[in-house]
Amino acid sequence: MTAKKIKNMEEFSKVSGISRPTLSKYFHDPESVRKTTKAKVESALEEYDYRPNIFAINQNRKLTKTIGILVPYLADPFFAEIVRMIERQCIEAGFWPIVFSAHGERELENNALATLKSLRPAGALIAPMGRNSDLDVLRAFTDEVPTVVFDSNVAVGKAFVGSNNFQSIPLMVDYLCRTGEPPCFLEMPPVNPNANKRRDAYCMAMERLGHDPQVIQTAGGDWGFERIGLEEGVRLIDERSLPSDTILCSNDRLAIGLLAAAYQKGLRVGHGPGCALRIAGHDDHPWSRFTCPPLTTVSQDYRAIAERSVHILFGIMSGEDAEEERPEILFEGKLVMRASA
Amino acid sequence: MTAKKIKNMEEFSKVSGISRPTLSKYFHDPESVRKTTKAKVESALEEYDYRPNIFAINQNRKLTKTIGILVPYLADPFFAEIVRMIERQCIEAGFWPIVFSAHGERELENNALATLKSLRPAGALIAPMGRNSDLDVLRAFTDEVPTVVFDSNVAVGKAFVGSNNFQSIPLMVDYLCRTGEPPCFLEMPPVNPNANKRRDAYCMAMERLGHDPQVIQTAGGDWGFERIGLEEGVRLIDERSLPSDTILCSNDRLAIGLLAAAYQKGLRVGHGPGCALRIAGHDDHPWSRFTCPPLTTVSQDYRAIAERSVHILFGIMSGEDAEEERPEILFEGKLVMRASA
DNA sequence: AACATATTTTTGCGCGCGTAAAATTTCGAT
DNA sequence: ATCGAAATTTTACGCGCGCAAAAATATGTT
Repeated sequence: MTAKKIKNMEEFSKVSGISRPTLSKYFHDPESVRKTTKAKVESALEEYDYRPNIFAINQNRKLTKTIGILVPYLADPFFAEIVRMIERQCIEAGFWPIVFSAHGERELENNALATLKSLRPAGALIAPMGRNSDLDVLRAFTDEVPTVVFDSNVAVGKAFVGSNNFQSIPLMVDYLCRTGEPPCFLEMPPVNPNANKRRDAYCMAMERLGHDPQVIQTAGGDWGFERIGLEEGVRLIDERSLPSDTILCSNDRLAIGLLAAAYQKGLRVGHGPGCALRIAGHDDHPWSRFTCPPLTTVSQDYRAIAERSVHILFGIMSGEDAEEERPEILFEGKLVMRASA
Repeated sequence: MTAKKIKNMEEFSKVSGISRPTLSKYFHDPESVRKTTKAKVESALEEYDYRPNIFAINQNRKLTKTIGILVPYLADPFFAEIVRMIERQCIEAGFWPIVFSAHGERELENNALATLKSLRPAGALIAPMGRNSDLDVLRAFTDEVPTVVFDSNVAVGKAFVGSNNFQSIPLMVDYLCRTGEPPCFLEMPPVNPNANKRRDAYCMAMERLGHDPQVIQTAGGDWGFERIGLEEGVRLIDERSLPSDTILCSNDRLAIGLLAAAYQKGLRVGHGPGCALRIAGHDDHPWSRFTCPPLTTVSQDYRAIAERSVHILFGIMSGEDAEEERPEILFEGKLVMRASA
């Protein structure tokens, strides 16, 4: 394209020979105009440097092309990865994903929600923090914006997509009981519904197998899970207060911290001879396969969760309001057997 | 606040008893109006639900309150963490950070840049992909938007903030040579200027100490560094083609993969007796302290890089164009001695 | 060639707010 | 109480585009 700069659609209309309303139609959806017109516009676009003003567009359109994405903690690889996939999906569908992270703080979550709302997005995909969320704010948001909730099933929005903890945890408990000492369960203060469900699922699974559930709750409510796993792990090992040599952690990051604690204390982790501990996680975080030993865990189907969430949201956005019930799509976890348990 | 919804500033002007231009001033900068006026506005804000329309604001203001942030790969914990800090800084200063990730792809980087440009941000903080970036697009962007480049020193923008590889790498090389066999250097195909600088710094440091530099370049150009480290590590160990028992990796993620390879092959890593390998990294990634053994590395000062980048950008934005030269701020790395080397 | 239909053009208003200039009010200091 | 500076109000226009309705034109069919 040449150096010619076009200020607005009016000017571009002049140089391209297409009327402004038609141009408006074209930019909204290039396929909505006649092929010959489309060609004319596009050849003009190659010659002149013009992009419609985003703000002017969105000010007047009732439906923007923006998709809001909100996660509780973007530096968590689970969310980083799932956001990556969601973003890709949105872009491919011609939408503008915009990502917010609450950084683990209620105030920032509310802030992000308010900002997002004022962006008048076509839809939103949110993973609420859970217990630390401001339910009223969430509700006010989902009342206005078509929203799919993922990962953490807070009872707002038009649908939920996540993992079935009541399938995945028993899967792991069964495996651990079958192959060694029944596991105890290491959890953090339950920051979201998943944490509670996982603990309950653990207890139920243990009782069903005739074992006493042993839940160890750690202190600390921030998002430095590995650090908590390490510190609490060292403490538990020093105090010899682990009720079992097999520990199921409520998520992989906690397990990674616990692995580090075991290493520091000279305890060999794994299921072979000479191993003092078995450690298992949940989620199959991106780097769980690279721990030493590699972490046995239950995988969440990241891709499936991302794709289904986006798919459902698009359905809702295009007016398929037929659903009476708020659907809850739960994916099954798969056992990922590695060396740690 | 009550259920009363206010549609626009006009209506809010009526119910608050403050004229619209003054309200406009208030929302632009609450301190720019008289204290009594500010109080009146704020008490009205508690009673009525109103937020100025973002699009209308930005359409008319020459300078928006938006700050663009672009990183090559948000799922990389280094960037996730630094973005987290940058975002916080911006919010505290009353700006609106908006985060983009190129997901390692040139097309997406260009896309993000184009979107960002049309957002007319007050400034931008970008970490270009480097070799895979489209230099012309970067230049066109930085010509229009006041930009600070961080992490990867591509020669665009008004300033650069990053780490001094020529200080940090020799620091590690010195340490490794002093305490054992001189290291070989494991790198990936150089995706950005840092990779090249680190290799060169390694070679220079080795030669200065009278040793032969041994560079091992791995295959694979994607962002799955750990996987590459694992696969290449297994191959190198199987082939017995490691030129030294001490391996300095060009970054922690590669080192983490290599640790996994060593574990898999039954090689004990560390500097104690009975250890077959020493492995060191670079960056002090958030989870390097949780590996087994904990990773010896050189820390990058995340917080300093984030804070200085933002600080410089704000300076540029407020018109301190005095700088003739494009300043390059390089932070020194600190040796982080852990158990792996 | 004549017609029905689809598409484009013309015209003109509206969105919510920024901003400028002049008139008015408020405030603090004397 | 008086005055001048500072803040606010009044008035009015502009930003770039969406959108609606009517008129004009293009397209495809028989």
